[in-house]
Amino acid sequence: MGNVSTTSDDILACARSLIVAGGYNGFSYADIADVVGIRKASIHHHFPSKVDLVRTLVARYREEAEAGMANLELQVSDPLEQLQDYAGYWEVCIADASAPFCICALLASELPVLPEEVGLEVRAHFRSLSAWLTSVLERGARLGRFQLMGTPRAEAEAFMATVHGAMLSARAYGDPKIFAVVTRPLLERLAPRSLQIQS
Amino acid sequence: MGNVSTTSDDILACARSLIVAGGYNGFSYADIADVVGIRKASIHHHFPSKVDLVRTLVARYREEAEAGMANLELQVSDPLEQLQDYAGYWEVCIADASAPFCICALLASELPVLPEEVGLEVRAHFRSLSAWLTSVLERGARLGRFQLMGTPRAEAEAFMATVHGAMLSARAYGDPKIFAVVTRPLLERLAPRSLQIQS
DNA sequence: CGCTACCTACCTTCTGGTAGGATGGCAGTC
DNA sequence: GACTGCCATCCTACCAGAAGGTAGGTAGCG
Repeated sequence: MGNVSTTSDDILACARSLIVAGGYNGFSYADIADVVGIRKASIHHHFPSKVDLVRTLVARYREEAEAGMANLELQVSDPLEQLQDYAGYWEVCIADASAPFCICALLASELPVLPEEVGLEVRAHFRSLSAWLTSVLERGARLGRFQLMGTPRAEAEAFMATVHGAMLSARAYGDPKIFAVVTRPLLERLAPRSLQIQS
Repeated sequence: MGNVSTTSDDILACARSLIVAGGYNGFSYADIADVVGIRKASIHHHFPSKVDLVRTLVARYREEAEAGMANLELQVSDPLEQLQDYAGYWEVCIADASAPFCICALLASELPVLPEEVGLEVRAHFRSLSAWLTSVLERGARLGRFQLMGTPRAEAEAFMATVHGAMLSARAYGDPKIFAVVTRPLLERLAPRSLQIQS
């Protein structure tokens, strides 16, 4: 299982953290070269253009997200717990500053100036995340686990929007705790109190 | 009252729409020069540096926002209506694509790479908006107009985050309607149904 | 006269990207 | 095992254009 971190992986990881910090136009090949300890031109060997790099990066991010959702479907049966785990994942990422922002959420804010190929990947993530949340909420409602005020789809969009907004607020305030302040009540509201299980 | 649009105002207006589209690093003096019909160097006469330009821009934006909140305090007595008007303002901006994003929300996403002076203005907007929303929710709760599940502060943060996230989703889906889909139920949930007034 | 607004011309640094060469490992084959 | 060709990786050196910004000048106006 030796995953010995290839250069190309290093480049992707570095680019990811740079994008999390400042978006598509917030970093350059020179920045990556400095961090990875390689020459600028060598990056072009792995990723001919910046668009190639970022498209690959977002595609991989999407795969990971997709895998994460699939994993929650397999490992966790309770819909409320699935949402708690999803929110909890980000809570940790933000708290330890390891990846304090969803790169697709960040890139979406720059969508109008994004290369089209990158934009397509970003939009696809929104659709896929929304679809999963919708299915979780729909199942939770069917099981009587959730008390929805609108359609599962509408609640899913609201949930996603609130999580993204909470990331933004945590960044604006420079305070990771604000993420939980916003998302915790979101989960509490979905499930009737009598059915709550503290994890 | 003849506000005959000075060049400096044109520059600010142009920069604003460029920032709305792509953030701080998403535009250049050359872009502004093209649109305003002026030479690059002439922009430096009005705003010596890019930081000056954007700081001024955000400061003015904050003044407008502050004025908008003050106006809602004067013109609208009902707390629910105040929030409806606030959300409705953005609903229109997004629908007609005149300014489909709050520049402070957008800039906040790039905070780590923003010049410090700009970052300070952006953070200040978050604090001021949050404070106003808190006061509205607090008053609404006192008047029995709102049924809050958490503290006014926590509900205010959740409200703000959801509005920001809804802007992001509207952009990601390329569909203005999603903003209302997310924010309308947000308002409906705050006020007990018996007290709702359809505007 | 002095000031504002704008200009042309220029500078430096950074940008993404290219050309072409050195190194080194790995297959094939004699 | 030695020789050979090939390919992946990384390099130096370079490029054109865009970035933000400066120097210095001109036109108009109170």
